[in-house]
Amino acid sequence: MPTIKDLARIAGVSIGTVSNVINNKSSVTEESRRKVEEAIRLTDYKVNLHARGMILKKSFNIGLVVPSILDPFFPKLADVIEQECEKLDMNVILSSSNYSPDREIDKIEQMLAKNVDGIILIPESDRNRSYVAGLLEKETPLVLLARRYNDLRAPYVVADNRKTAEDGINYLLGKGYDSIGFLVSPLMNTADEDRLAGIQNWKNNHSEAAVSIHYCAPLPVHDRKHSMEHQLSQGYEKGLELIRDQRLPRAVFANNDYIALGFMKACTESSIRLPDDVALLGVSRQFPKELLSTELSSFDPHSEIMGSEAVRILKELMDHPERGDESTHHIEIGMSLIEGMTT
Amino acid sequence: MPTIKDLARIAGVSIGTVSNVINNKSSVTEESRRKVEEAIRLTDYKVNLHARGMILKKSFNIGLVVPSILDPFFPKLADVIEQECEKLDMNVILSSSNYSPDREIDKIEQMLAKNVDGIILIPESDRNRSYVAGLLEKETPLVLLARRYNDLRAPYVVADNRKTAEDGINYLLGKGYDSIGFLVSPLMNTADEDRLAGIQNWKNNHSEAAVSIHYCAPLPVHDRKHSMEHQLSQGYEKGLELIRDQRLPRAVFANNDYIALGFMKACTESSIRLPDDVALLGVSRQFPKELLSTELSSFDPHSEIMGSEAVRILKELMDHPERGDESTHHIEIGMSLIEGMTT
DNA sequence: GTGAAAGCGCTAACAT
DNA sequence: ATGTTAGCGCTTTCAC
Repeated sequence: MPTIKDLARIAGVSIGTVSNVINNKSSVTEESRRKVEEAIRLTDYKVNLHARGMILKKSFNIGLVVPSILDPFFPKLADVIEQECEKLDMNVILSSSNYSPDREIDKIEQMLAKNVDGIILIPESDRNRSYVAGLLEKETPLVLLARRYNDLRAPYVVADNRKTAEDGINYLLGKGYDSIGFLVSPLMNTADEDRLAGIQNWKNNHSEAAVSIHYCAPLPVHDRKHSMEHQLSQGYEKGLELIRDQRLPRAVFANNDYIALGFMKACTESSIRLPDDVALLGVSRQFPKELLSTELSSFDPHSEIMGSEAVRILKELMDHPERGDESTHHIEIGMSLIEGMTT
Repeated sequence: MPTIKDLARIAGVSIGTVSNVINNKSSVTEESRRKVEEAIRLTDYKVNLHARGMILKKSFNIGLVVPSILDPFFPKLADVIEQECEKLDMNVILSSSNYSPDREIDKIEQMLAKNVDGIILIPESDRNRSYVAGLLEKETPLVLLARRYNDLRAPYVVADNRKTAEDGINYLLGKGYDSIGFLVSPLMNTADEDRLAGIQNWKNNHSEAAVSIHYCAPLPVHDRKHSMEHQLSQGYEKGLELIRDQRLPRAVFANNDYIALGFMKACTESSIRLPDDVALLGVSRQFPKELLSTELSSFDPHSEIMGSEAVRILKELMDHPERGDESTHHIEIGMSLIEGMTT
């Protein structure tokens, strides 16, 4: 591998000049620049980022820790993050905590050991709250994505889950569905919690309305890896149960699309028609409509915006560490209802 | 950030000794080791990988370039690769070519500029054949995954697609389905090509058998990003067409699960029963059965094995670059049939 | 077994 | 505008 020393020799200039050319520094003769660039082409030179990083104390890498890479929601975010980072000449080191708090810590520690310039964390739950609190004291900037920690001064980008929950209820009522059942998954993270809180808040303000809450069986803590499958089957089971007991409300609002699709499967099998017999609304649109037999009405979380905002904030923190806990770094992004065939 | 110099001062030993402790080198007194380790704990020391990498000429990162991170097949591989790399104390820099050959080259060049220790590439097609040929001459080891290039001495790990195609036909015939239609997607990569070749080879050897081949409309080259959605809808369209024209064979063997699920949707809508009216078999099992109204029979590609083999080979090439083009680095992994409810 | 010192490739400060 | 040089934090000889 050629070095700037080689370039200097070939171009017949000093290494300082070469460095100036490479970094577009002021004051280099057109002549020198040309010669150096020629040498670069000739030797297929590439900067040694170790050497550069050692001086600049940067790796031009950021770490992304997600709970699972198999749940399609997370790759969507990862995809955007990667693209945004590319624009900033940074790369993404991806790793998955597999829904294990210990692994989550391990992964973050590995990233720190790698001298990443920043970390975007999608927490698998709030079990690592105190560890994350400690992280905030360190110099490597951290942005939480998709889930936040209550009462922790950490920058975050999340969906506006409370509002989405209320919007969903209002939408269904507005459509004329006069009784609504909210199907909620085991509460694993603040996204779920916030949606439930939104529903409960709504109920408190509208005590006359027929809104019921149905809890699915919780996911065993040791097997969150199959969280997606679990929620699909819980939505299914709960659906069968409501149908069997003839307790089906006029509309079902599912806490997320996995539960909704499980519920849909139960309906299909029981010859319950959507939306004629029961309307169905999901949250956090996941699967392409081409995949589903009936396109599900659901809220789109705007993954692209969430991902790019996370990168934007992280970049800002990297450039201005002192602004670490400004409240402008708490962002909630509204979801948009996409009407399918089930409402 | 503390350095080994700090550790040396605190522990009261020399820099060399500290280095020896950190790297578990021979010959360090129990006493010295203890003192250094104490200092490490005290200061929360972390090695500076830039400095280490500069000397060792390693980054302990590998690059993974995939065509898309939204198609669930690729995250599955990425997940395994990440886990395997962790065991080897390496991290994965992920990036997506978004099915663009130019982007694919850009991404690889970026990785090289990052001094990655090796690259795992899932080619988006074979359009970059000559570029990849050039890559093989360089010192950074490269392993192709899931798709190979014909007649290129590049290490690869792929599924045994030809055999899978033949197995599928034999399985369906063995089940008593006496006419088979093979639904093939636009040929975009060697995985698709190999499956088709397997079918054609089988036909050549069994000219009497009723095996027909049906081509779906090709995906526009400029929009491979939505390849998954496209194939779902092509399977659907082709299904509707066969049903309308009453040309439905007794069994349909789809080139992949996306086409198969599209076809399934067409059947459901047309009240065609699976497998009573038509049997359906896919390849490269993608979605959890909890998601599907009817569990699809399909071949499991063993992503875990493919991913871990790719890492194993890459590691071997990193340790023994001279073995670059041994034929042991051409691996084809058999798929396993998972019987669902559609055959 | 341990310490001293060279040097990896680069940037930045300084001298010219 | 260009050249010279110190030094980033580490590993690795090579004396001792």
